[in-house]
Amino acid sequence: MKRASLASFDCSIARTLEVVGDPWTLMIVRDAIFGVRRFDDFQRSLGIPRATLSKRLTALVDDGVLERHGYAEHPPRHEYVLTDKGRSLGPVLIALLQWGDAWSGEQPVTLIDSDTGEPIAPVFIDESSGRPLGELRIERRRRQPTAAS
Amino acid sequence: MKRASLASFDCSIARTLEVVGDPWTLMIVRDAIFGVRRFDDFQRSLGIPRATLSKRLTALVDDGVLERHGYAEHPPRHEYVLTDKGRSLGPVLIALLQWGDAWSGEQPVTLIDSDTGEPIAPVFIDESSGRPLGELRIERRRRQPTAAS
DNA sequence: GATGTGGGTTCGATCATTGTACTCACCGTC
DNA sequence: GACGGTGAGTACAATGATCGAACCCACATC
Repeated sequence: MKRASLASFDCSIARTLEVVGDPWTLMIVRDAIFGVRRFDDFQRSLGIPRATLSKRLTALVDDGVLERHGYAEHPPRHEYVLTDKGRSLGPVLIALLQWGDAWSGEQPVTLIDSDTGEPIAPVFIDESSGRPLGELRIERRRRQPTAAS
Repeated sequence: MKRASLASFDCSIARTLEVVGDPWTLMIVRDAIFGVRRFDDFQRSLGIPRATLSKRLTALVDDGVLERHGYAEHPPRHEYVLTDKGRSLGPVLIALLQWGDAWSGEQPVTLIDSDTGEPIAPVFIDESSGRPLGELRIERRRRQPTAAS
């Protein structure tokens, strides 16, 4: 009983969830984006069991979200840094953060522009028309059934 | 060992993952956004075990993401429809979809504007400055430590 | 009266996660 | 040079969670 059989869906959402659908995985990526790199720092920050962390980190490395860099030879030490692929999960985290802010009843977390110090309010817009997605009715178009399968 | 103890984090991302961090949950929300409402339709669409689906649906109802509406009395039948809270998970799904499109190597799914038929390219921008988030360096500011803990 | 359908529940088997404890190699330090 | 600390894991048993398959019930239909 493998956990989720999402891999077989012809769906980008499913493919993404196959990688980051785990409860801990996005928390690890969150920490990585905020600068955490070392095993024990992840462990302390999240309170995740070490065995689970170990599994998740290797899975993330396998999936190309993190890269393992050695920074010491003889007691082999490494740190886990985000790849471009990993960094591009930023929008996912922002979307999650905004939903949590909107519905949790807790005080929202403010994102600020490091350069100006101004708060940031991220919105999804359609790049071509400039209109916020909330105003649009959206459908998805299956990819062209060009050929077999 | 309860699965994840994310609830204790003072973090909107963690709070959101507590609700939708499960591998199946976002797939159910995805289906719901695409119009699925009935138990068996979810089941067939996802291939999820019925017991798991049952648990997820009641959890989503408890969390206010779905509402259960009865549409027949005597054999009690209901359907699950998204609340506003549920519909506002749209950006999360779009972010996941875009990441999957960008990195899966598969043909991307095109989103189209139902009114114009034009493809949509969603981007996150900062609402006040209008600049795409990719151009900004972002920090989070903890909420004010106004009072105790 | 047999079969189908919608919306589940029950079952045993397997899998994953958890907490705790342990390893191994080094480093500082008394 | 023995003693403890740190970093990065493994090993372990116990406890959940998830799995596939089967079952249930009340109707509807053939």
